[in-house]
Amino acid sequence: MSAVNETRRPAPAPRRRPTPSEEAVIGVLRAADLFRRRLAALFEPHDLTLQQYNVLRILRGARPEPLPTMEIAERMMEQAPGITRLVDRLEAKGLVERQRGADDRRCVRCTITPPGLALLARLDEPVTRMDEELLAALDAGEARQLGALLARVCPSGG
Amino acid sequence: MSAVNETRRPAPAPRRRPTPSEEAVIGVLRAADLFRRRLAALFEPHDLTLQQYNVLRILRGARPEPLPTMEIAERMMEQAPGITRLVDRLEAKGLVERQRGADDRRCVRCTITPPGLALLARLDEPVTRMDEELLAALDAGEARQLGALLARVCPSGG
DNA sequence: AATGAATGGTTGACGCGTCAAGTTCTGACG
DNA sequence: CGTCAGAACTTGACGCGTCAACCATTCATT
Repeated sequence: MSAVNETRRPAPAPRRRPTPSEEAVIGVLRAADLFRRRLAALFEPHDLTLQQYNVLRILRGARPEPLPTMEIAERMMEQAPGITRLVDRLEAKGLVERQRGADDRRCVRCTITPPGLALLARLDEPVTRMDEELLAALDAGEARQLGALLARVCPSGG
Repeated sequence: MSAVNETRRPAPAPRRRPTPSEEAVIGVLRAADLFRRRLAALFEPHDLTLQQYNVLRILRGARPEPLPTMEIAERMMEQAPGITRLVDRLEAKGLVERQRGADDRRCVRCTITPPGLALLARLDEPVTRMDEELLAALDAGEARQLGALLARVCPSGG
């Protein structure tokens, strides 16, 4: 009576149905992957990466104050070593300037340069257009709703 | 009459209010960052990375059929080179086996090993618990809603 | 002032993802 | 049968993110 089973290969995992949480978490990861790719493609012709763009945005937001490396790291939710090298490359391209702090010589004060600002200015419109495009499947109310749900999942401060 | 401005530093950018799309896109990216970090921390004690875990999940899902590298790449929405090296490491740990295709010798057929399955089994429960935890701020209905919105933004197939 | 802890940052090593350029193999076409 | 296009990887190089270790500077304490 077990003969029919004995000739079968092991059944594929029962694949229990994913919970709503599981599905939402995977959805967030997948969507982020897609967004990252699309945004990266937008910056690539300008020899800029998504992360480099983010640093520039943050520095522009702080203007005219310079920002110490650790500040940038915090706003990007990232460890300091990554930022150091990120700013290394931006500095090499002349988009950012670094200067040891006068009062506290441990700090490195980072400032966006005029070429950096010019580059950002050229990107502002394409980026907002891309944001719209990425959420084209949702109407304005749904986009707001998505933003609101995510804001509760991940309060701005980390 | 411009004297009052001449002594001022350049005003900070007008910082136009972000659109709903902008906010939602940033929300997705931020949430994904957080999720990745939390999940990575869950796997780290087992010497596994998030991506390695994903490969194992995919291979378990395909069981008992082996999966060619390109198949894995497709399901992970990733380029082949990354997968090759990912599987290199999994193979080195004995969690995956590779074998040249008999019919088409270009293909490499990847299979999850019993130790790989055992490791996944040990992780199943902590992972679903983490998924719940990550969305603890939402009730079940909201989680479902989030999943539904994201499914429309990023249909499963890419 | 002197020492020891803490802070800000950099460097090294490693996993990961991408692109560009190979290699091996299949399959179609002449 | 020969050749040539394309598929399925594989390798090299680079940017990125993390951890651990390190240097310089500051702060606290004595």
